[in-house]
Amino acid sequence: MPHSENALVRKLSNFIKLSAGEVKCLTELQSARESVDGSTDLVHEGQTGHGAYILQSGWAYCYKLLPDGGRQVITFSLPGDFMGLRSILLRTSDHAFATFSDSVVSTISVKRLIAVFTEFPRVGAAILWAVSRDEAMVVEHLVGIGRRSAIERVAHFFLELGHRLQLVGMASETKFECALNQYLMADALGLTAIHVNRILQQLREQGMITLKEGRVEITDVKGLMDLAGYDSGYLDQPLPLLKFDA
Amino acid sequence: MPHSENALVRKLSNFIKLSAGEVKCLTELQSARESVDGSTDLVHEGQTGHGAYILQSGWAYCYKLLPDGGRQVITFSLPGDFMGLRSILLRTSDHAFATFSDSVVSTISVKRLIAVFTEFPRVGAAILWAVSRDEAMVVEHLVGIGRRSAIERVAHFFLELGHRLQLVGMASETKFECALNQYLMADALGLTAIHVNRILQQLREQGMITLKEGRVEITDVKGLMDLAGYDSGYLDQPLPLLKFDA
DNA sequence: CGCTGGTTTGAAGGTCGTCAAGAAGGGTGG
DNA sequence: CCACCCTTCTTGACGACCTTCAAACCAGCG
Repeated sequence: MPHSENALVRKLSNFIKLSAGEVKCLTELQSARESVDGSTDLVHEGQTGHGAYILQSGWAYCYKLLPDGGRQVITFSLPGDFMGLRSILLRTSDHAFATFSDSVVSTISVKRLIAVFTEFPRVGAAILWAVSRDEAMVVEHLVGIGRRSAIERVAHFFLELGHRLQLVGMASETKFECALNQYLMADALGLTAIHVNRILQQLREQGMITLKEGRVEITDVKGLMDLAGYDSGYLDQPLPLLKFDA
Repeated sequence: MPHSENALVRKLSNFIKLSAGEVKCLTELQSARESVDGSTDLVHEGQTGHGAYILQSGWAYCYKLLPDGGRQVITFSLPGDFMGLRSILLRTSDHAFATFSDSVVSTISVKRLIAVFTEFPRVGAAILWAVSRDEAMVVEHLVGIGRRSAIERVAHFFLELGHRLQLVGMASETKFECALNQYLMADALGLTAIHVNRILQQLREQGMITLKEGRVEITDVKGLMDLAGYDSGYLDQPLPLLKFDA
């Protein structure tokens, strides 16, 4: 795997060997960088003609608001993740994007993206694959909210988050930094912040997870995986080497 | 809108004017037809090298099973819908597909699909747009399970279903056939069948919906929309006329 | 006629939400 | 330096929504 400062390159390198030219192509795709404060809205719900982004550093999330003021977090975006790519074909965005820590994002030019697909089809396939993986995450999220208990959801959440962070070199086997507060977690998991708090205490008492000052430590990985029924298959499927001979 | 027996053509024709050549292209894409019984698995979870399908007639659903035997329905597929297209880039399917009424499906040849994208870019864009719309539906589903009460979920579910059926000419403003049983609904909505039953009674008593022998009638559309907080925006966004001048 | 799949009903209990308030920081301005 | 925020985390009591368990009911069908 080529050493790289770039999160997207690093993420894709877990699954496909990128040539120097392909790394260069990806780097250029992300050349337009922009710093944004924590808690700024990149795209609001119903916005038309919005762009797509790649998160370079920091934390972000995508969410929908309900008429009664409720909020549902769809996904958390980590460095190396695409944001808003999926809905680029729908004229108006069906959900909002916001950062919740100081971040750096790259805006993606659609024109350039299309050029990447024609000039570097392997990179194009890798991008589509990454987007498909994100879709699989949303599906898994849906399953969790629909059919898992609160403690299973929380357990699953941290395992998935740790796994994703490992892929971009931001987590060890058992530890990572995490700027999330319990309100965000609650709105992601379909719970209240109060209940999330109680569940975290349970997990701490059972010696599974400790969470202190933005540092997460998973103290019993196996126990947590059993509890959550965690299967990482949807996160680390290898990218098949498609042939674009059309 | 060109008159057509084909559900996919009919669905897309709601949003884009298809030329005769484009209709022909879509028809050919769906030429390989296959009849399947009710309740047959098309793709099972974890299957590798699975294909993609277009549902021609009948009802299907895609779901995941949990270790404890629970089931979460992700989406119901209606005639004209793609099935398994999203996960074609992931080697193994992250979820299962099954029919629950006698159906006809077309298997999609990946080669041919790629050919369509190069020869008929407008059709390609329309397909991507349809897939994006399906993604938006999954997101809306997630929001519903995470943040809506049981009665709101059920109300939202029937409004969305009716809306989708209208787009393929299978529903009037207020009535449609619906082969779903309450177990399937429950597994889609993150509830138990027993509770779904009670909610349906509530809706009937309030004069909003009647459901008898597979026929659904929405007797108070406005009331139901208010109750559900329904906004159909994610279903009928026009397809922007993208230029593929790359 | 009994079987099966689906709907309906009742009673009891648990998970999780709501309301209310206290505690622990961290930053700001006096 | 301290008073005063603000945000976040924490704790407790109470209640509601939804589940669980159990069983009756109904229609279609062999």
